[in-house]
Amino acid sequence: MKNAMEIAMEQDAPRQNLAISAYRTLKHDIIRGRYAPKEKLLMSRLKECYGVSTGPLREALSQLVADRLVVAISQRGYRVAPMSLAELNDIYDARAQLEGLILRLAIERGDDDWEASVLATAHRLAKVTDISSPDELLDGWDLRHKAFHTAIASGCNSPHLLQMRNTLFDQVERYRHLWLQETVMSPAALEQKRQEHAALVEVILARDAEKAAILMRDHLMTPVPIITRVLQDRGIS
Amino acid sequence: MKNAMEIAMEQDAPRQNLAISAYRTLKHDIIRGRYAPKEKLLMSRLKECYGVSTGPLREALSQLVADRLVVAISQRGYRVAPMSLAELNDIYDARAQLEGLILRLAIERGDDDWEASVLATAHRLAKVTDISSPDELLDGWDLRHKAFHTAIASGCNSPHLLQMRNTLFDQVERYRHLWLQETVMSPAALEQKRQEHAALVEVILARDAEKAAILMRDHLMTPVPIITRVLQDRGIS
DNA sequence: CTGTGCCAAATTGTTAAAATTTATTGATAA
DNA sequence: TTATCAATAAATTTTAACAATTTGGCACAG
Repeated sequence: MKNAMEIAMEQDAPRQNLAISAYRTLKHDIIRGRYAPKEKLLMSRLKECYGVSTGPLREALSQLVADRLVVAISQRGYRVAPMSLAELNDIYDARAQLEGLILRLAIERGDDDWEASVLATAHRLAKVTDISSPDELLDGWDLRHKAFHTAIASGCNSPHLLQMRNTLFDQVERYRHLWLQETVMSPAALEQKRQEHAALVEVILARDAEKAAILMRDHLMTPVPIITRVLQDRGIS
Repeated sequence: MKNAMEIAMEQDAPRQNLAISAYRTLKHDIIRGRYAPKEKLLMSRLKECYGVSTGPLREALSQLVADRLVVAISQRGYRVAPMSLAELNDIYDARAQLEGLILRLAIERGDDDWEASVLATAHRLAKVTDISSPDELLDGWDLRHKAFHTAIASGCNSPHLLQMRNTLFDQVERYRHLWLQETVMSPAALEQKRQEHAALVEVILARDAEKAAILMRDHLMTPVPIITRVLQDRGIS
């Protein structure tokens, strides 16, 4: 019988070492909510579940600690990092501020190729409703949505700022996943997002940094009330 | 005979697990230039040098990879991350931008306690010349300098933004160390810094976000030309 | 109800060795 | 001389078995 990791890896051609593979699948499972916040991560259970021994497993876990998705308690092993309304608010605020800064820089520094890639990814995102299947729509929309925002950010031309953006996104994604599950991409929400994206593209091409930063912050903060409700329903304060 | 890690740990009371200790001492040694950029980090050598076995050692190294101080090449072990003028410029630019953003937020959000801690740490930094010994002056100045800037940043009131600031500082510190070694804190440089700090405190207390962000960016960028020259002298482009 | 001491379970670390991969060397052929 | 290539050496990566330490729970006594 195949273990969880082998199944998850079947599509990835470049077979890296076991620690990195375990890190990726574990991260994926935590973000998607397979393990609850504060849940204990038993060494023995993970070993048989992912089919790796303690060495690579501890490597993966200590990297997840650096990502703040797992917390380590000395001599008491690892637990999934807790979730809280306080962290939700801080994480989304930090992301909105950072994304605003990056957008300002992108508008200041971005060249013609950047403008072209923003337009191209925006177009691809707007046309995503053509896909019929419901599950495929959500996956396809999320993929193109990420590509759109990444294209915008890449105009800032700073690998280190983009790296920090990625780090923060990993931390936000566990909360964001709650929002995706909740809205299930209703046509109304999808239409609202479509309009926000169109407005963003317009002010970006007009190089209006001030207006763009404000639009971006509002756009990123819209999921917060919904996620707040979901967390409260689950008894998380 | 004691190994490098035991010597470095003798002052630390809270004895954590070996992986974390090895991580800290290795990071310290890389930042201080004990290992050259691109130098190969032999497993066998590190094992006997730091007195730990492969398990904790690999944990420490994989965390340093996350910090971008070490690079891992699949099946070919670990190397100290390379240094370059391109990275120097990007890293200092990213830091100046992020610190500017955080300062704006701190001026917007900081309360009276924040103002008080900025004043207090600024005063302690200005009085550092009282210490006589040359080596103690450098260490003491650097410590109080960091405390001053951390006090300013903490006003933004966002744990996640401060965490990103720390991450970026770890990456910058290897370059910054070259600057500290080069200037050796000449009285002239020290006086210039003193004036910059005084100007910063003034505009911060006046809550002038625009002027403060510009002063902060200039203040952070001053070491770049000197570090550029040091790197070029070492044949690094 | 509250400590105390013991036992089981889990973490943490070491060692040795297997499995794989990369680097080197040296002989052979063009 | 130069290039190729197989054999060998070296290093990484992983596993497995074991020792040491620590934690948590639970019976039991006060």
